[in-house]
Amino acid sequence: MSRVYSTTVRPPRCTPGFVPLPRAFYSRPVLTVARECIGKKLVHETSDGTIAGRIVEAEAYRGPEDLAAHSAGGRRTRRTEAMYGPPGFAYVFFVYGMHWNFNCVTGLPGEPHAVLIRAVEPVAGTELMAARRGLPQTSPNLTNGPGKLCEAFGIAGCHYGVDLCEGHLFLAEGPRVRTARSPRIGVAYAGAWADKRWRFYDPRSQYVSGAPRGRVRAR
DNA sequence: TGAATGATTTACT
DNA sequence: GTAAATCATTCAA
Repeated sequence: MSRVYSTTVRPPRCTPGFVPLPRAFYSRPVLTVARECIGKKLVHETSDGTIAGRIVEAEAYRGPEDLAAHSAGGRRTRRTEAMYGPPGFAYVFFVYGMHWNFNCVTGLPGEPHAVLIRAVEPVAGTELMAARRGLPQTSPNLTNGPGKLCEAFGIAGCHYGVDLCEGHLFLAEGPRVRTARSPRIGVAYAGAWADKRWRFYDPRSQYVSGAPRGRVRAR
């Protein structure tokens, strides 16, 4: 019953210009991967068309010691299982009764580490995103939050455990940009771990999500 | 079996 | 600025 890894056979990829990053990208320390995610592209090839966005905000979660992580204390359940698997797979979870969040598993197999993608700037398929979100194509609210971008990209529970190196949901190369960092959002329950500056973002992007702390509006 | 809660978003005052 | 929406997951009993 447990569906940790996707076993579905994929149709050929069909979007020129978008090539999945290799597993080596994810097989590194989670803080490194989180930082380098900024500027990369998140791509989802759907039957309705290809959706892509430039990642402008991401956070690192490093269980078991990181009390902000779902894998804190080595918690290993059906939900967190994907984080204990090999890098380059998706960890997707549901929160607050209505929102999906998307993560990339990183590090070595057995290390429950993941990078939460928190915001992107639309690059392709903006019309699809706008339709899914019920907003104008120009609205930053399309993708300036972890739950918002999942809705815009059509990412949900069915993507739990999918391979980001072989399938239709993946990260692709992008221009390198200056990256700022701050404490993570919404993890006040984690005590001292909440103070760690494990959130990375592009300070020049208008699509970075609202931040209660460490907000630096560079120009 | 039941209660608490959350890696959020939206609408409202 | 505050609060409601809404439910899978988790843990205690």
